[in-house]
Amino acid sequence: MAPPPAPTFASSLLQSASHLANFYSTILHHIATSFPPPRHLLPLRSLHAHLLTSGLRPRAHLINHLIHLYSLSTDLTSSLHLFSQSSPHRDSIAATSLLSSYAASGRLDLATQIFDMTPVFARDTVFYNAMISACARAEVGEKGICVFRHMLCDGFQPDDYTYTSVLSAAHSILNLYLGHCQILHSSVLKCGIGRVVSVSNALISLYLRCDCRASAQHARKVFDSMPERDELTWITIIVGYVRKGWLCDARSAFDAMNGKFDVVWNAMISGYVQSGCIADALALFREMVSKGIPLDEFTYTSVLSACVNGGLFGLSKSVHAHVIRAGPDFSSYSALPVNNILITMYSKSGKVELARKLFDDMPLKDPVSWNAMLSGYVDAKLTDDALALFHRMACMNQMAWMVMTSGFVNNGRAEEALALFNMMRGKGFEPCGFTYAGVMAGCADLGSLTPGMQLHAQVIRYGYESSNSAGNALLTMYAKCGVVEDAHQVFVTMRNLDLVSWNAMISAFGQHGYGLDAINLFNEMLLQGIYPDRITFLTILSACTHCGLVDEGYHYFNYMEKHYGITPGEDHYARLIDLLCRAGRISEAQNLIQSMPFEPTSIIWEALLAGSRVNGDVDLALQAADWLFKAAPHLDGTYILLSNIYSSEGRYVEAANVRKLMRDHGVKKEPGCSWIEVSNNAHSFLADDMGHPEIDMVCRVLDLINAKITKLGYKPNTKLVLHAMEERDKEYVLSRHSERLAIGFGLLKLPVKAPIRVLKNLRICGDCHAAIMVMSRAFGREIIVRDVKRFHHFKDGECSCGNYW
DNA sequence: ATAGGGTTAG
Repeated sequence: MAPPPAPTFASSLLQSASHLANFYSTILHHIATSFPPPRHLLPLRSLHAHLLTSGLRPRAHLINHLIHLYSLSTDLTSSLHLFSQSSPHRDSIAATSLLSSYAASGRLDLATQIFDMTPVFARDTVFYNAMISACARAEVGEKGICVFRHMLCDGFQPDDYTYTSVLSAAHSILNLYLGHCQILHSSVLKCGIGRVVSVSNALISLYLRCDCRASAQHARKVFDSMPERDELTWITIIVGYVRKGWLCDARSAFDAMNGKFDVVWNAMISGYVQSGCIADALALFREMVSKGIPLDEFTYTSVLSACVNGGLFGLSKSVHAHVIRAGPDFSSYSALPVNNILITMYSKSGKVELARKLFDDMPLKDPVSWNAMLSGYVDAKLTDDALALFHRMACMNQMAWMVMTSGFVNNGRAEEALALFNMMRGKGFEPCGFTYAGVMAGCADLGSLTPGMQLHAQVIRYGYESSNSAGNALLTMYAKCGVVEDAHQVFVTMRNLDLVSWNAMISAFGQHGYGLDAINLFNEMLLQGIYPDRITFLTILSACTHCGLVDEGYHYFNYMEKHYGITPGEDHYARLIDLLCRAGRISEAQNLIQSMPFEPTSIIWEALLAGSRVNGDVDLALQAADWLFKAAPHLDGTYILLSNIYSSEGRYVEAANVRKLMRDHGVKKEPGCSWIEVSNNAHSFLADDMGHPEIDMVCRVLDLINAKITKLGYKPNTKLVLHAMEERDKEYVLSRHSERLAIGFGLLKLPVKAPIRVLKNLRICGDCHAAIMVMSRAFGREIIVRDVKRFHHFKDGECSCGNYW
């Protein structure tokens, strides 16, 4: 026998290369088995780096294994990089891993890329299943079903996983109807997998998502025909019933389950919470504890959510103690939702510092944690803290931007909110309907019509027209910017009017002095079968106040309780008192206060005070101020109102004493109060001492105010200033000094809302030229054709605007 | 390597 040939240099090299490759494979296998994800990432990276420097051309299966392991980690970039270089040796396992990792992180676009990059010969059933499930997760059912069809065309045999995913994808089919469900149901039966538990569960879930009542019977039929059920069957049926609002059916199902599966309790508790039945949720939780049923992070999250919704912070603290004692491991991902709701819980109970401590101590955070903390700060009026945290956020999402923009608006920082919104757009984040609603409210605050209209255009372009939150905010924005016609136009074109829309439109009419339109709209609302709420009656009473409709006001005040069982609250009383005082029926107002079923609070006294001042009844105003003082000694407005009455009466020493008292009591003025104070004093000074003041004097005083405000370094708080200015405008308009009024405004450089208010008054006055002048000053070059057209309307043909821009 | 369900931020 010939001896085996001596190894040549080349073959020994080949052999050692093969040894090396085997060596890498072994190490990789070792990493995969001894380091559970995500801890395997570091060793994986060092091995990969070593491999790259070794100069070895790794075999396909080694690359595929690397892709698979990277897919299980957070480093999907490396995985994709390897994957795109691995052609033509791709295997379906690596592709499936990467695809489903992208799906899990919400990137259907990248999952689709992987799908397209994988040739048909490298696919298998599992790969298609993963793609269908990715579509289901991203709620694009049509696409999922399309993939399913391709799978059949390409000759792959679907299995029970396939059908489960297809049924799940069908959830998000647009206008899902019974026919869709039945087609899928029959094809499932044809395949003979109708008895597989997961398929039946998915079918039940699908039927229960259908809008028609008959679909629930089909769901029930599937449920009854099941030879065996698992915990998901019960959860599916309970959740489905809760979603339909059939809480009793959900409970019956829960009782029928007979305590067989512990985790089903969680589904029932969360069903109660979602339906607002906090007491039932807590009762079930107590039963769970007393029966010794094991609690998990889902239980804790639901129960804490119940506590937060019900404002039961004492109880939630003891649940927190329970969590600490027996609860889940805080370093694990599963504990995240518990910690997140704890942040919300502590912020909502006024303990933001505690929430922050919890947040800082959390070893793992997700975007929800950050957003919960941001909302906590924003709700506590700590906008700057929120901003600081926001800038540190690496995982910003559109929710974070929404929290920040609407948070700034709610804290009176609308200009910054608009700036943030623009920044958000610049960074490529797509706003949702709620974000638009928030910034639109900011425009309403500022009275900024032009940005408001730009936002309107965006809302139309991105299809948020049908969003109620955006639509209602849009309506309110137009109303507050003084263009009630446009507000009405939005109202008329909105597809789904809700109670908020009706209330907003009624209020818009009322604010602009169209009391009768408000009342007519209210009647139309009743005719359409919409049930009014306490807000509706507040807006109606306001409308009556603005138009001096005293009898109507009385009527609606009595009507709300008699016909709708809505007991008037102190805010309703305050409106009626305001209405009576402004109509000069002060003794009636006083009697009303006497007859109230509760002790008068500060808003009642404020109403009486404002009403009696308008009527020139100084003694009553002082008396009301005194009562107000007793009711709300902690509010800065109380002191300022009182001192203003004194100064407008020329009783400066007493005014000064009130200020001193304010300082002694440690009450701080809100920045905006200085504005209203200065403005109010100027107003009183002009109106009371001079009767009809000379316009030069007016301008000088306005100048003074401007100088003073600038010196104080305050940004104009539009709402307060406008409130003070409104009365004054009227006076100018009535004294036909419209043109000079325009000049005065030019000097003041107020935010945009002020000129709009003036424009409205000039319109009443019919002075088109002055209006154009105010516009050109106020808007600069921003004047839009639509504005011009609007002002053409009130004096047709009399003005030509060509000279002004 | 893939499926059905319950939790958290507005």
